[in-house]
Amino acid sequence: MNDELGSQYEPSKTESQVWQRWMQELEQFRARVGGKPPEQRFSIVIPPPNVTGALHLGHAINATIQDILIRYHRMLGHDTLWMPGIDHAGIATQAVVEKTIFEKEKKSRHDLGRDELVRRIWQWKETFGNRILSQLQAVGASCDWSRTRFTLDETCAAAVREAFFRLFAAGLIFRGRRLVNWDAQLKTAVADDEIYFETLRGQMTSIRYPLAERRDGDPEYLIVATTRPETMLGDTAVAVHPDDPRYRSVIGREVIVPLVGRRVPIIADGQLVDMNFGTGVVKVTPAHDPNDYATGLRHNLPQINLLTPDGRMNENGAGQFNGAAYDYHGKRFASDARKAILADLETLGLIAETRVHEHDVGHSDRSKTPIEPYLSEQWFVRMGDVDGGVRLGDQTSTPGLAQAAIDAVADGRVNITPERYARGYTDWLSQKRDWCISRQLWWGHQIPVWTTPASAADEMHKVLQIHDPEAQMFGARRRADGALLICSRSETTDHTLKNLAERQAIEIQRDDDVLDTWFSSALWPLSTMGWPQQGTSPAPDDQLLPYYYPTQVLSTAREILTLWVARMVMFGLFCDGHVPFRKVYIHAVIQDGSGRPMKKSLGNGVDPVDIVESHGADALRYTLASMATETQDIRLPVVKDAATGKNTSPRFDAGRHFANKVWNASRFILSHLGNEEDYVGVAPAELAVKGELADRWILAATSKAISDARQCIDEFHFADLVSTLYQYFWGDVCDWYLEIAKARIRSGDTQVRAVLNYLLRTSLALLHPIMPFVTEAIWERLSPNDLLARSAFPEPISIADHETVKTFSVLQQITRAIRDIRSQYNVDGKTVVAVRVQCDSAEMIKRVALGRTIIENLSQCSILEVDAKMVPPPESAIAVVGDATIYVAGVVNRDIEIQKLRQRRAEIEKLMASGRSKLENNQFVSKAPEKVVQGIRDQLELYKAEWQRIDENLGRMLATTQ
RNA sequence: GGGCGAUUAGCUCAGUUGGUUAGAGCGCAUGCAUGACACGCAUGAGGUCACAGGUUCGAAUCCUGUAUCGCCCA
Repeated sequence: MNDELGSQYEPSKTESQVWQRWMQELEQFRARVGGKPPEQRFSIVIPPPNVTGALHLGHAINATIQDILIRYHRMLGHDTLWMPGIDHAGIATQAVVEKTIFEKEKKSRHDLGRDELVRRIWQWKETFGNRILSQLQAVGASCDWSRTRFTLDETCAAAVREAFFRLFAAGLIFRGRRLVNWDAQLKTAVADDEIYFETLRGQMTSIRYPLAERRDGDPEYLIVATTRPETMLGDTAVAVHPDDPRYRSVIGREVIVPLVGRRVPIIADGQLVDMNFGTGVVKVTPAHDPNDYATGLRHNLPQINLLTPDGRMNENGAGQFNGAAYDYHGKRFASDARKAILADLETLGLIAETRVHEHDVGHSDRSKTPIEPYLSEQWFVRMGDVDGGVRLGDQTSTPGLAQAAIDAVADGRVNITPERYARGYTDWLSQKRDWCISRQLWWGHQIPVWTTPASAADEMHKVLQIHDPEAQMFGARRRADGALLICSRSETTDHTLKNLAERQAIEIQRDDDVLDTWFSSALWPLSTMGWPQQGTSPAPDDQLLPYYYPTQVLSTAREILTLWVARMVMFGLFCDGHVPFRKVYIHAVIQDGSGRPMKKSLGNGVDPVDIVESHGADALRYTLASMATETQDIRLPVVKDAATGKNTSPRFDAGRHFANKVWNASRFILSHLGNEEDYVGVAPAELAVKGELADRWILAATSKAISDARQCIDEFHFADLVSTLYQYFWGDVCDWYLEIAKARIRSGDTQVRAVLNYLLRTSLALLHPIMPFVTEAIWERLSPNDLLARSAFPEPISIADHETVKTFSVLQQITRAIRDIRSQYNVDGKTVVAVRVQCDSAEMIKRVALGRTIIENLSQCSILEVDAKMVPPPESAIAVVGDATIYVAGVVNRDIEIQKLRQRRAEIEKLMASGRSKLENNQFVSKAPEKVVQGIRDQLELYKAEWQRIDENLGRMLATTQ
């Protein structure tokens, strides 16, 4: 059977076969809706990756973490659901497809039209959009692949419609004129997180604004400085600091904005103005700057918009000044208009100063063009507190949506790990800033609101009241201009609405905008499980929502804690009344070796798919899990592989080596298991008590590894999990137990085979959540008709037996001491050295006698004598372990031995001095806990014993030297 | 500007509520073709815990400040 196992593990040969077995025999990891109590159900939703994206290390580490959790719980016998899927990623996807179409066909989206563009994006999605899912599968992600969802599919769309309807009906969705980040290239509002900042060399221009009426002592001008002179045409005030003595007299009076000739007030504002910066006078342009916008609200200033959606100066960019007319209408805003304005100001002699100024300019992530703050009509979700409160899905009441989400974390319904991230979550929500949910795009969930013109609003309103008196299908609200806004609940009611309007010959028009992608993402835990229905179909097997919602854990990156996690909590509470997950685990961000984030532009990223190909999925997972500590960043040194030219990291070698170790140790055990009948009745739990010393020891170590591993997973300590299992398997099992077992196997011992069988099965099961492929492949040799993926996770079988553990530890020390001497004297590996052990205590004599064969086999020695009284053998190298002196005969260099003993004696003396000074310190003895003081005393006794051994031997050697 | 984090061996990181000689992997050095594994085995060297103060019988750990780097928010 084992002939087929090569001496090297080759993941590429194994992984696809193992994957096939899982997909077939576990029915694509299909989640069961069974009859388990809630504590035996475990569900996770995957953070849906961007449909345009490819797998990167962030996805890979997160997939590894989630897979460890889900596989562990599956092995605990829990019913598990790991819901996979992808996000339609509105602007990112539309930008990619538009770009491709333009490059190939030189057509814009307007050339194609809305329906055609959307059709093309769907086509693109079907062709390329599932790449990332197969990449996740290559990593071994055991999601329920039979239920893969997409944020734009029918099930998710139904949830979006229902949520929008309920929010609209509750008055939590409204339309408003606000300053948004405008991408003039893509002609849409973009979210804060879709902006990156670039430091540009710009020009700071100081401009003279003449006072409208001069009095005695007045300056002729107030001088304001700006990097965006074109916005001056929209100025509706200039501001000074209220405490600034230079300008106290002009507060409340007026200046004339050059070129447009507008008279605007001089206001005092301590928040906007820093009196130590520049001239201490600031222009205020509420429609074109966020700070000015806020200032405008404080002082009730008019908002004058200058911008057209495609980034040009609108009709407001014109005026009369000093008897001349100026007109910039139609010029490109931050370029042509700016140049013309500066030229005109120059001619008028109104430029006081220009100087080079470096500043950060926001750019759209998608079009790479500068963002303009733009005043426009958008849809918002109200985050703040509302009069009368907000009713949540469980009929309880909360002051507002943001508050509900804050409370959920504050009272522990949602627990965030690492804890420190809870603060960022709460701080962000506490601002309660309304959420702009409309995007001027075509790819996404179109806003389900229709407008009826004011002229027909009354009539339409009546019609709705007749057909839908309980407001179950439609929500209706008047706009300020008298028009009627109608929110329709579903696609079915959309048809009803159209029919009603047609029958009355009323023209209604659907809003063009689509929803922010985060709106559908915020519903992900609910929508994927079929909300507002019980599941994604009426089949009993599909009633996911009552069985698997709320989920247990959400594992994600910190950058979307606010944008995504907070919004899921809000929507979960609003729609359903329950939080969407109990625990949030924030994993670290992987950077390159010098601490820079991995970026395409830097060329420093490692492609996980390359690592799967070169090292295997298990190696990738092992290494990523070993880096999953609670720090916020982890560095992964990146090197270029000379052969392939691809980026990789030496850190993945550790994973490959470990997989290979597991493979070979398993190969060894498999080849010696022999007849199972010989030991099938021998229970490991019994051997843990009655077995040989080494059996008792390894079974105790195994039990400890099992309980440690369980605790590590429960507490999200993935790096600890890896090092615990590494140390256990490579150290305890391979380096010690297998080496001890070899001699016993040769002698035909059946008990050792029973232990080996247990160790192999247990180790494979323990390692399976981290390294599913190699462990499953070996398991197949043990149990061809079974899958490790659905076998039980090990349970501890014994409690630590201190005497066994202590004895074994002494034997290890003696073995190492003899090996050390062999190494120092370059003893050939085959030479058996003669050893004598002099022990003071009966306890030590007993221990050495117990472990005699172990020491002999593992250090190639023959123990001739173990006794309290012994004439120290001449010509021997010496080592001291506790109160035992070990003499290794035949290999000795007196000078080396003397030097070694002296060095060690000096070391011990230092330690003894430190211990003594502590014990002589009354403060220490009286204040330190008794346990600590006693510990020092015991330690000191041990030092004394060792010192004495060394001193005696040293004295003797010095005596014989002469 | 506000908040958070990091600084421990050449590199990447652990280090539980302060307590016996600060650990691991990689790398390095030396030896080894040992019937599972050279992706291996054995042994070893390597640290003023960023710096300066303080609290304490006792500090990598707690407090204050400084420096450097990074992240988030404005």
